[in-house]
Amino acid sequence: MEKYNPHAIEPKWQRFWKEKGFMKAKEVPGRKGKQYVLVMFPYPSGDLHMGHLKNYTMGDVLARFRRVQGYEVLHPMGWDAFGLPAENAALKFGLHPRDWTYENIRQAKESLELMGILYDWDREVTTCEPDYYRWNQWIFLKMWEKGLAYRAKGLVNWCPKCQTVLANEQVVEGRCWRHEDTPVEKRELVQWYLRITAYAERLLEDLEGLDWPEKVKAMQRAWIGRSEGAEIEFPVEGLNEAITVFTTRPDTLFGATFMVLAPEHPLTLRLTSPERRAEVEAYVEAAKRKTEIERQAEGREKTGVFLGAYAINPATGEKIPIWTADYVLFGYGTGAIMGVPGHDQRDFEFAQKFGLPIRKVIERPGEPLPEPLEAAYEEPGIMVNSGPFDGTPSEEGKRKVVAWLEERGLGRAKVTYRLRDWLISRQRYWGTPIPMVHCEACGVVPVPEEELPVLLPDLKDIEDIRPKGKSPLEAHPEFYEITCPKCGGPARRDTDTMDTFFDSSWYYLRYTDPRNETLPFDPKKADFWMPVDQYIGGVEHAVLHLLYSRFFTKFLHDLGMVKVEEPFQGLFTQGMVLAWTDFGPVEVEGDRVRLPEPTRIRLEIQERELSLEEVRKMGAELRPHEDGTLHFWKPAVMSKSKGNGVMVGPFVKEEGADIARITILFAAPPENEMVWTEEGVQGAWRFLNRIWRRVAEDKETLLSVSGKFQAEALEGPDRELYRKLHATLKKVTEDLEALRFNTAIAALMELLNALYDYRKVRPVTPVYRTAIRYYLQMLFPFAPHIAEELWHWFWPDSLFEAGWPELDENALERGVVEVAVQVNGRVRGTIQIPKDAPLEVALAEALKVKNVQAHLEGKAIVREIYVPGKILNLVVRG
RNA sequence: GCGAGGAUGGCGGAACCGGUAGACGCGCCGGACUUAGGAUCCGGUGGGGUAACCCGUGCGGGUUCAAGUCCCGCUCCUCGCACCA
Repeated sequence: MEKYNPHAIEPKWQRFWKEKGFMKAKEVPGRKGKQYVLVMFPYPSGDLHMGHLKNYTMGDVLARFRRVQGYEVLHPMGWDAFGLPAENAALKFGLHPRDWTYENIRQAKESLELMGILYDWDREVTTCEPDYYRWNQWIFLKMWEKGLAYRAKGLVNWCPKCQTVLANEQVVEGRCWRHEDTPVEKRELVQWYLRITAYAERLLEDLEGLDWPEKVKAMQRAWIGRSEGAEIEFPVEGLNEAITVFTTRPDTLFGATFMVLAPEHPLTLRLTSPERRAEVEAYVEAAKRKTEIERQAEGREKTGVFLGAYAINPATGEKIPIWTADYVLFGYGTGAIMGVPGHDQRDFEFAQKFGLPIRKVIERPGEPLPEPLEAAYEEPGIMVNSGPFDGTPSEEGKRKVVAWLEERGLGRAKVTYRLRDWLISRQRYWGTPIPMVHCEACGVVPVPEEELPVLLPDLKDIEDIRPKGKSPLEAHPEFYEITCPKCGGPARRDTDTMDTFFDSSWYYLRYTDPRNETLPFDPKKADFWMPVDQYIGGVEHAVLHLLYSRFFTKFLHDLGMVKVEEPFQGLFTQGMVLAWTDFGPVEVEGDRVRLPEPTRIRLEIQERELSLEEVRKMGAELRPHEDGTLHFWKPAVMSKSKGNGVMVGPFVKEEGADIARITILFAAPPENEMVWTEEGVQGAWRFLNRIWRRVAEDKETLLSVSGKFQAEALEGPDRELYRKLHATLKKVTEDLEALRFNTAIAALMELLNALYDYRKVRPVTPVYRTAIRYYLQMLFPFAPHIAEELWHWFWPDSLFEAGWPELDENALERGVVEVAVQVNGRVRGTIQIPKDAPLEVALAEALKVKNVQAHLEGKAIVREIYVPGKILNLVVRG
């Protein structure tokens, strides 16, 4: 008997599939329509490990499944090739970013092919190619035309490590998303923005219809941060000027006893009285210098200074002091608030600290609030001390106060969003040049469409690429010195490049028509494929890439380029791949585990000492090292820096692609983390080897037996095998539709066990031959090489052409079923009865069971609950 | 603090609409066969008990003939957000 040898078969079938072009996508619907299966494209990094491959394996399984099911499938791949990784590598290795990028692409492609992952490579997209990025520039110009791209001066986030500005979405807890240890600085700069806020409402509303994880939708909702309230004008005393505030509680207007401006607010310094100037200026300066981190570190203790100016509460006519304080954020609402200490805890703390009056204007129903108030009362209630509104329920009061303000021209209903416009300028080399020209005479002028692309100059000297705090292109007059497209006078190109998230915001549309030279894509082709039916990727893009892409799709929809308004109908966020990792030596004394400094630092924990129990609870182990000491081992995310990645090339050469695929898919549900282990690999090997042996042992007889039989005529083990076969088919089909790969494989393992059991009692029969046939069809998406190999022993053509077996619902019916018999809700035995046997039959059978008899003895049955095919519960008394 | 999700054997994890908890795999225990292979095959494996039986899905209540599943109240864990007016 031939032995299972992955190396002997895998390259063969990989070549075969490639030659046949099974995954080439055409704009012609299949029998069941189309499916667009997409995995987030990677930035090109060199040698790939299994952590990188989980995504693509899942996508490949789904794409193959949809293909054999009868869909026309688009399963493309490309490279998010612009951006910092390439630049940083260039600076580190002295390579040109382009060379580094293309070498990595070559290596990554090789790894993907080794794993048997198939794409329509004719549609490969590489974002650093002019063919691609010229359409970035085209889209940018369209946005400019529509007023959605604009240049503005503002306080921006600057990463000193990246030497560039960042978008709000790229700042995590005040730090650069790429440099967790680097607080971002604030700088006042003129930059390019995209008006994503114009789409805030649609971005929020349309989340509703998406088949996305609730977690991701919640994150987007929170990021957009819709808030309903009112804008209210507070006239400044003695000046023809008003401060506009945003509030969600107009019902508390009568309780506004002071105002607070953000330190950055333009009115802050203007309103300051001469005698207060020094103090206020010092406060504003200090606030500007502080990073978000420093502000956080100082806790929530309120600080602020009085401007020496007053405003008029439009409701009460009272004179109220104006302060500045850094608890009011310039970036939200209007950057100014009315202080209502009675009903906002932050204002309460501020008022208490600075001795400002606290007034109750909402009364708690039922139990009146203590006076003076001990804390702000933020719940709804009844308006008091509010003139004409006294007695009004606060919710109703919100509307009434707004109406009252609107009549007098003092305010209006207003919806505010937390979402900010997207800052897309970057002061880096490796990106898309912004297609704009600055002319002394004409101002900002767009590059005419027909002159696109604005090519990124090929800087040969690595030193020219190095970030310098301004765009490297600013040192290259041959790039920026041009004539104005409008007046022909001397002008200067914009030297900034685009955020790489611009590139990835529409690449899925380019896949639908990747070689188009007149448009980013043909709307007809995009409409054929869009939306992406299943998008697979990491949750780290929940608000970055996924929000930007939704914005782009809506914009392109409005432009008439594509019918859909949402790009990704289904989203799946996969869990990471971990591996057992050596974190270094420890010293054990009794129950105490001491962590030497290097070990502690690698683990990123505070404690210098742990108990054995704590080590266990962390999911960690102490393992003997070769030098006789004990080392601290724990599963950790595979990464180059930890050196714990199982590399694709060596693994496939040693073990095989199908084994890798099964290991990844079976170890855990795909949304969970999985730990890659040697035992898991062993299990995958055993499973595939058992399949191989089952088929190989029967090879000769399978070749001589026909697969024809009458399903209705089957009996005994034949009938049972037939039932199990179709039950498995149903399960595997449903699980694949829902991306439950682990349970689908478990079902295939069960069926395999059933095939072994069957052959112990029966020869090779037509129903068995059919079971083998279906088995290989079902195995194909998961372990395609072994499936294709075994298939070809008996059938010509490819499993790609064999389709997906058809379910026989009748096969699922069991004639006789096992029913559990309970007495007072506890299982006391089981009976074998016809599926739809009446209660009398079930009861008669149940009474024959000894153990049931024992539990009925001396007692009276007061009730029988019978669910045919499931359970018989006898309720007894006595 | 707010939001989302979770807690089931030694481990990863199953369990449709409330109906035999622990599928499948790993690990472990015992055995067979040894053409020593990455072996393979057979049996066992939630806990306690000689057994009958009892207990068991984070904790405490409840609904129900019947609860991992539904309801109420907690604890803990993971993730996200967090002075957002």
